Amino acid sequence: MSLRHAVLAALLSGEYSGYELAKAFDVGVANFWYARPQQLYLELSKLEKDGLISGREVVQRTRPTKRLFMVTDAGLAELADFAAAASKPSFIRDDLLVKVQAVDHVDAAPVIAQLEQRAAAATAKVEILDKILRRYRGDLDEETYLRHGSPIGPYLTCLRGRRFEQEHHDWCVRAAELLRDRSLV
Amino acid sequence: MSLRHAVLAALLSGEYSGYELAKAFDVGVANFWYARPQQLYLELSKLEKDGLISGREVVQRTRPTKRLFMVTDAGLAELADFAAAASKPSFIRDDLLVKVQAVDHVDAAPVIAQLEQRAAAATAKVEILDKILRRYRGDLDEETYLRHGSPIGPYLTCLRGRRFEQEHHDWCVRAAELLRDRSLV
DNA sequence: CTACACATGTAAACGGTTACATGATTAT
DNA sequence: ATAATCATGTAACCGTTTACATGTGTAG
Repeated sequence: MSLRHAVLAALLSGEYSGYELAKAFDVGVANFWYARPQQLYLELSKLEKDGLISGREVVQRTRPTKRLFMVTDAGLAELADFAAAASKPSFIRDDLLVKVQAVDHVDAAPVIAQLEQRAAAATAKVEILDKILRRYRGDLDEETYLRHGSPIGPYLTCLRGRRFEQEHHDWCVRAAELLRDRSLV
Repeated sequence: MSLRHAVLAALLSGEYSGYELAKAFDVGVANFWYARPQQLYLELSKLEKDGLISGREVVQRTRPTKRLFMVTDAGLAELADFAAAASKPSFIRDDLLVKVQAVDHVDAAPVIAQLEQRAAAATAKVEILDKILRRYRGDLDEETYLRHGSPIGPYLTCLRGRRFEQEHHDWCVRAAELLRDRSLV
């Protein structure tokens, strides 16, 4: 039951609609969780029903009406409890790794192609994350921001996401290269 | 539906029982997937029913009787199809990241404690993975093994796991340090 | 005789994905 | 008109987790 807390944590940064959250969770900035839009709308309904967030309608001239949500005091208390409770260990679950694991026994060509696609996608995400990090830092250099800047939480998760994508990219490139060389023998 | 393929890929390395797979998937070596024992037993039943693996009973004097499984030709064909199909993008889903995301708004102390626990766990896992990598390599240096050694698939996934754990460790240590320093202000 | 590691499962509940569905507004 | 983007949902299905359950053999 952690999407619940991921949404709460995301809403600490400001008021967002389901649609805005969906973009952040689904596309680029999912540096600390990932979810489909449908799931977010569902979760937002539940959170509102439980009084952990409150929504307000915003009528727009130029766009359809949307509902913005903010964390309530009850929501903040729930998050505090969650933060103090034990975490599950993190683990990788990745289709592509399963394919690489099997690559000695199946045709390597499609696996190589997918590694190269992934590498490209990872590069794109690194760039997005770099932009976000720069926006947080403003004029400060990273060291200074880490010591005194604010907010620190989102900056740290963003850093983690950035490194994950960078690592993923490097590994994909290396693996593709090696498998390609071996295929030529 | 990827545990299915993860199990198939794992069984390419030899015959394993549910219990043996459980240890590999659950504890240290889950470098390409993760699953609970119960789920593995269930999945093995399904795979056998579908003819993708075949099991044989092994009566042991010193231990309870177990069932060892191996991939059938149909299973290998299934894996080949899977490897050629498109992969879903990989993403992080981690409780602890959610907590760090919220750390500006909740008590940092328990989050710091959890970061330190995670760092220690990651170090332990790095050591396990290093051992496995050395066992694969034997006398060869890494570069040579990557170019000519066999199997290459499991070695590459193991390398990915190792780097993931190392990164995770480094990030946890750094984040804990920073949050600790900030708490003292 | 007790604790531990080996060995294998079932059932209920939960969380996440996929498919389906709708409608407003703006730009082309 | 039509496509694209903004905006929000429901329902069925599937995969995962949690809790429950059982039994063998070894070592202390």
